[in-house]
Amino acid sequence: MKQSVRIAIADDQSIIREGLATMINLEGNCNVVIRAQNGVELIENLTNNSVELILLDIQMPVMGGLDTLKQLRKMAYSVPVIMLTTFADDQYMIDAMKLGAAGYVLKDIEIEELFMAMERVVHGHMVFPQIVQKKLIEQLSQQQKPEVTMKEQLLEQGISINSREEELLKLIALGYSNQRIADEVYLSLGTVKNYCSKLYGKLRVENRAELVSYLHQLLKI
Amino acid sequence: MKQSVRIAIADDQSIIREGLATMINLEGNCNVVIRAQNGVELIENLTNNSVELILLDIQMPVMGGLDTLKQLRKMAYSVPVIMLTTFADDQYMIDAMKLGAAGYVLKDIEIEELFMAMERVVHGHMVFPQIVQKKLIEQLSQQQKPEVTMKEQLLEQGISINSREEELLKLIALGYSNQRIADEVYLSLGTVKNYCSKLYGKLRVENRAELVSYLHQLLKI
DNA sequence: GGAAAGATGTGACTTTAGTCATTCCCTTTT
DNA sequence: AAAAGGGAATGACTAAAGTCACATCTTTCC
Repeated sequence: MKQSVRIAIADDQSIIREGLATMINLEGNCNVVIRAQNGVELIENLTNNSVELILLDIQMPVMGGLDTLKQLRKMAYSVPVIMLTTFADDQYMIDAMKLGAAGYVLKDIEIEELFMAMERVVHGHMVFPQIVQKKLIEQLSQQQKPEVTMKEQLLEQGISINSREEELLKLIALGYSNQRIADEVYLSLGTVKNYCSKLYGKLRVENRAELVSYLHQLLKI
Repeated sequence: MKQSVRIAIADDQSIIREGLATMINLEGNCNVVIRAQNGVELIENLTNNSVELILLDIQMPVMGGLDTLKQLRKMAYSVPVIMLTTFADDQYMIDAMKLGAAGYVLKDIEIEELFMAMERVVHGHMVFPQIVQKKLIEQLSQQQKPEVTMKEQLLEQGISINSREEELLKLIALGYSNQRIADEVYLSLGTVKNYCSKLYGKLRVENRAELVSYLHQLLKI
């Protein structure tokens, strides 16, 4: 690295934290100015010391790396962050990337590799394991949805419905008329009406339109 | 590059397309096997030829680079793609990244830089201009929403409504009854009914519930 | 076996939604 | 000033939604 870079390290394992700090300081053009045991400590210290790079352990008590990162983003703190971890967990990496981490480095790499990653990140690049790119594409192309059933969603609201009611709710949410629903599920018109009445009570709405609106809001469909 | 890499180039400017192809082929361990003038041509050729890397111009007629990229993702085509463009447009870069592009390279760079980017991308890395990281963080932290009015959304569907109709639509979408709407906007019950009828015709729905469903789907509210 | 609970159906009824032709009023246009 | 047009209202009507009490049948449970 060309210039002296002020660095913050947050890791609960003192061997790693102090070992890293020592090596980084010895490297000559770097300077570890903050050593924190967790995210809270890191953020407290950041208010008094400016740094150009943060090394952030993911597994920490009190406030983990991802939560810390999220907090930093909320504070509109734009210093690049390299996540440090023992585990090459895909989802961690992707979450870190989505939270705007600049890099993701495994703890078992050679110190020279870490220095290279740090140098690249300080210069504005991103350094992620190759696997992340592939996983990210998968996630983006799948546009994965949580896939929660209407029944489960309503249960979260303290409303329990049986499968027949769920079936009818789906059709009501589509804007179907009672007659059309009756034809669709082979029930009599009267029965469909009865179910509607019961559902209005359960879901605490006054009429069909309100129910449709409520369902769409709840289910984001 | 260590091994021979099969490459596809899509660019409507023949000077760039053929020039790049020639230089890449001369480089020794690369082989341009597809040369396309646009996205459609590229995708057609990909079905017959497998490649390990795609160079994709953003500005192309018939099917632009981003649309092509989107299409490739839909086809679950996972070959890394480097976007080529004359312009360092932030939004283009971010869109490209979100669509899973592996790299984004400006056309005015030195050929050696392109080769370096290609090598990194083939090995699974991402190569984006530094600015992207920052912009991406901004976008993720803002969670910016487009903020489009109902009127505009409907206009995109070829449906034009006046402000009174928009006002009523909003209330209908909330599940309000005609009487409640009438009270809310100081119109007579009959007038509200008349508006409803007119709107059902305009929005091509049969009844109130269907309208509510349609509006929620369209507006994602 | 018999009670209880749940699913479905019926009929009669009230309320709301939806349609349509027509009128009134106000503003803009010619 | 007359015509044209849009917004709002009215009344009369039909269709659909919604309520409710009650009946029927099956399954479940003690």
